[in-house]
Amino acid sequence: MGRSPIVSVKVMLLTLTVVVAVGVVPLLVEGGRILKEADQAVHPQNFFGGMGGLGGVVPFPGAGAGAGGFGSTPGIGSSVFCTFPSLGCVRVQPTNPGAGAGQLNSRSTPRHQRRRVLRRMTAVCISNLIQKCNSLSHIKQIQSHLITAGLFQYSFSSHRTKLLELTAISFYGELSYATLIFNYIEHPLTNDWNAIIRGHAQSPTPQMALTCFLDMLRAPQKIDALTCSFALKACARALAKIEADLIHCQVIRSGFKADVLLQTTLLDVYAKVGEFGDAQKVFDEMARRDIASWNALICGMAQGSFPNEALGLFYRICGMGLRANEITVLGALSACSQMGALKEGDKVWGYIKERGLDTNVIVCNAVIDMYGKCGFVDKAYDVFRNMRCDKTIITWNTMIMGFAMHGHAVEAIELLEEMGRVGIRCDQLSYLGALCACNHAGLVEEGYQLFNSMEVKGVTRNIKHYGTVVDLLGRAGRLKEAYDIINSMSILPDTVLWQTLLGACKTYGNVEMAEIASRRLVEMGSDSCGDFVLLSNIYATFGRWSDVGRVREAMKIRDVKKVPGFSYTEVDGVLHKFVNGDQSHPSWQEIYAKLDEIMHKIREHGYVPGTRFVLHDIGEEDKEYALSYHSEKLAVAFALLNTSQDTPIQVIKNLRICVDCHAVIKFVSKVYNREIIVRDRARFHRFKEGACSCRDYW
DNA sequence: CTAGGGTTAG
Repeated sequence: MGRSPIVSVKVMLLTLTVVVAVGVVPLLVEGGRILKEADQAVHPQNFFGGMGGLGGVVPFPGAGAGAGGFGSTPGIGSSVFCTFPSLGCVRVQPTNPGAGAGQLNSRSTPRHQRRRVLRRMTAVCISNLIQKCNSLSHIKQIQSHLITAGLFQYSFSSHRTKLLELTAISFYGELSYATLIFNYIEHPLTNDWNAIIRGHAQSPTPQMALTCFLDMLRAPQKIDALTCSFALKACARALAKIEADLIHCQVIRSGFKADVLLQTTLLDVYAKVGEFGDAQKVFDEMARRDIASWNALICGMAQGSFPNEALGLFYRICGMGLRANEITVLGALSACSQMGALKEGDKVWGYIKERGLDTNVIVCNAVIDMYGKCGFVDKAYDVFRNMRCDKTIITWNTMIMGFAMHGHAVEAIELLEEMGRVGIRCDQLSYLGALCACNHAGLVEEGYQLFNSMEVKGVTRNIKHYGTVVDLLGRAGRLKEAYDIINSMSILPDTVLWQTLLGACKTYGNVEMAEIASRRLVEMGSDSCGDFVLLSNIYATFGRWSDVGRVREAMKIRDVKKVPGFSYTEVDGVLHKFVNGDQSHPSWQEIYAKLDEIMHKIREHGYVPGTRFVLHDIGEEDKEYALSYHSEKLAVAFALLNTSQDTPIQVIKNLRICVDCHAVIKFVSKVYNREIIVRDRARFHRFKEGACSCRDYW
């Protein structure tokens, strides 16, 4: 650097005085109090603007006051020193207290050595100060000190970086301020870049991290493994596939391929952006894998709707003798919940207890959720009551939600009340759970009251609360009230809300309101098949065929999307998946024959096909399979063929169960004397002796 | 001296 000798000397002198000040001040400031919490910091512009980039020929902030305020230091004379107004309470301890002052005063010590000692002491003191920072004001004060003392640009760059990091990522920091500071650094080091990229990566705008990453590639400073790691995190959050590939290339080019941690991040990112093939490939090519790498793959698969793969990996780990940890079992549990695989879930729970992982709340929460989603609230409740660790709000909410899914409204409300009694503040989700419970149990008045009491209890209602209460009132036929609620909302209604109302309109044959709801949906650009189907169904019920045709035409023009329905059932640990009218199963002919037999048999017991529900609700090509070959019916037929009389049949469906299937399965439970448990998108249906636990209200 | 994997939702 081309610094003139004069400036260097000045800088050195200043450095020295600061060293003296900060190095010896501990004795002075110990036991002091915070004098000022105000923003004492000086805006960087004020320094850099007037300094011509030379750094630090400006007096310290508070230098004069400091000298007077704390007095001079014995043995050092009347040196100027910096006081850090709001850090006055901080205990600053040099690594070797006592020795410092002695060494400084010793005339026998050569000057250069004295300087080194002083510098080290300053560094240690500033490090200590940085560790004690707990507000932006603190950061700003130390930063401005470094700036005014000329230590910012070059000498104390590691401290500068640390401060930048705090500004960019700590909870009290401020990313915009960090960026401002960063822009004043003449030659940012890799770690400065990393701090900024990391800050952006965890901010609400992760794309910015990628912009920074690209800037950095063009800058002289080289990227390191951490840079890639933070940038990859940003990709995961921004769902940026192409950028992830780009960074992957950089990882290879820069020779970081052997870095296990980085490879794990990479694999995690691929899984999170939905590139499971790439995730698997990264995993396969890893030279070394530890438990975290396995976890990333397992959790990625579980969350990316490959639950059976995830569970398979879990068993592979166990077989290999690798020690699964909390996170591994969380992935496995999530897979079990998705598939409703109770037996597997039981095994995982056994494993958890065996390994003592049940002292982790998050694991316990996941177990409660798993038992709930596998159809066994009682077991969930058992786990809930006998936990070996403290419950969190999520534990309570998960349990309430579990009760809700099974239509156990009384239990859910009791739990909500118990929360209040034991001093846990119910949040939005607690109320949502209880509301859902009322909705599923048909407790209209209770649910409505709960909804109305929320404001009083200081819990803000969100779109999902509105959704639930509109559903609740709509199902009860109180369409006008539901409609009024939508209109009086302080937040903007979304498509789901109008869809809910539309569904209720269909149930109660209210054409006028259905048209209002449909119009809103079209305005909002809905292209979901269900909306059109519902309206078309309502017209059909009233025989308004020309309107039906109009809606169908609109569907064609808009190319509406249809979510394919599918159902799972498990036989001997193997999962069998069926879609509507499925003929891909190896024994499909046998299954269809069984289904025909079923339909024939239940007809003798009084079943009447619910033709009015199919009317026109699907496209022409599906018509022949319309009702009889819905995926849940196929799954039930298959299970009847392949399971023994005494085991309950379990079916999991991704959509809501249709009216006809519901009726059919009720008959099957009676005629074949089997218990059948169906989990649909929203809740559980437990069919037994011709009745369903939802009491036909869903 | 700072890196990777994680629980509830109409």
